[in-house]
Amino acid sequence: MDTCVCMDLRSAARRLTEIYDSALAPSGITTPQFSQLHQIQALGTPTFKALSEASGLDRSTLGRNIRVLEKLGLVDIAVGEDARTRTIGVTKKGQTAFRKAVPLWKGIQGEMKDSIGSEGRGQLTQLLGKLTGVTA
Amino acid sequence: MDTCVCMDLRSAARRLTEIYDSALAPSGITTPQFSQLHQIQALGTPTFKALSEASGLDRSTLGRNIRVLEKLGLVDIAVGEDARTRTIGVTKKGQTAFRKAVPLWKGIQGEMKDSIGSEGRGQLTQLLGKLTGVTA
DNA sequence: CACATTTAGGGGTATATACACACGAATGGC
DNA sequence: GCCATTCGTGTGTATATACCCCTAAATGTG
Repeated sequence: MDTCVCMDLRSAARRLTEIYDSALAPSGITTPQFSQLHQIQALGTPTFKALSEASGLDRSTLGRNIRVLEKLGLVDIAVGEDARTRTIGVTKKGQTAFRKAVPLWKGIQGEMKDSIGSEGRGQLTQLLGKLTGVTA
Repeated sequence: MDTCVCMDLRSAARRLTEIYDSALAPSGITTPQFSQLHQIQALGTPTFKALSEASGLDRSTLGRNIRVLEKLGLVDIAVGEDARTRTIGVTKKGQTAFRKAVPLWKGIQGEMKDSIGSEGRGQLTQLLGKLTGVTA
């Protein structure tokens, strides 16, 4: 078995994203968007930099992702105290979409955890950590 | 640990792609491009449809990826016997780039296999298969 | 306080990816 | 052999992602 570990992981990520996206479809948001709304709320109106560091995404990537959420009316962007910064907040509409998505996510997430078991979940985290050099 | 399995996988795939891309950088091609050149050669001047099925990519996605390779002069595209089809072939330049990338890929792939071990490699395949519903 | 430096974001450009639709070519039924 | 259908590609539009450079704002140094 000498298939490329990287391509295997990319391929699996694409497919799993399709599966999660299908599950979340009734909420109108995608899996990355769900994750982003979650992180924004967890951080409480963070700046782009704070959110990009928390999510491990490049700042420009994050900026563009957030623009999409803004265009959809799910977040709003304000100038921070430090006039260089912009703070991101989840709107009412965003909260509604998020709340609608939560049980859908729990459903598919539960299915996935069932299919690999808690042991498999642990193994997966270990393996991904070793591959990417992330200890946690 | 209730982090999203899907986002964990996406994140790991991004990071691992960065790692592989760095390793392949001297060859001038990216990891997905390396994989695509490999598959084209394995199939022998396939059509877009054949290649998209082999790689599990959407046909339109594949078309755009191949356009990039064409623009770089690494592949050329010809009209097939069936005038609807286009056949994809790796050019001399493409072969050169590919051959240059092979040892680089082997290097990083070896590092990854060392870091997780053959047992880990097997576990990973199993886990990804269970998550995406792919038996192989 | 003035000026050099650092920091936060925005924008350009680029790859990788998918879905929906249009269009031309092959094929199959009659 | 005509015409309806199917099939392979291309194109429009969209998200997700990254790198590089620019600008404006803050900060630190003398």
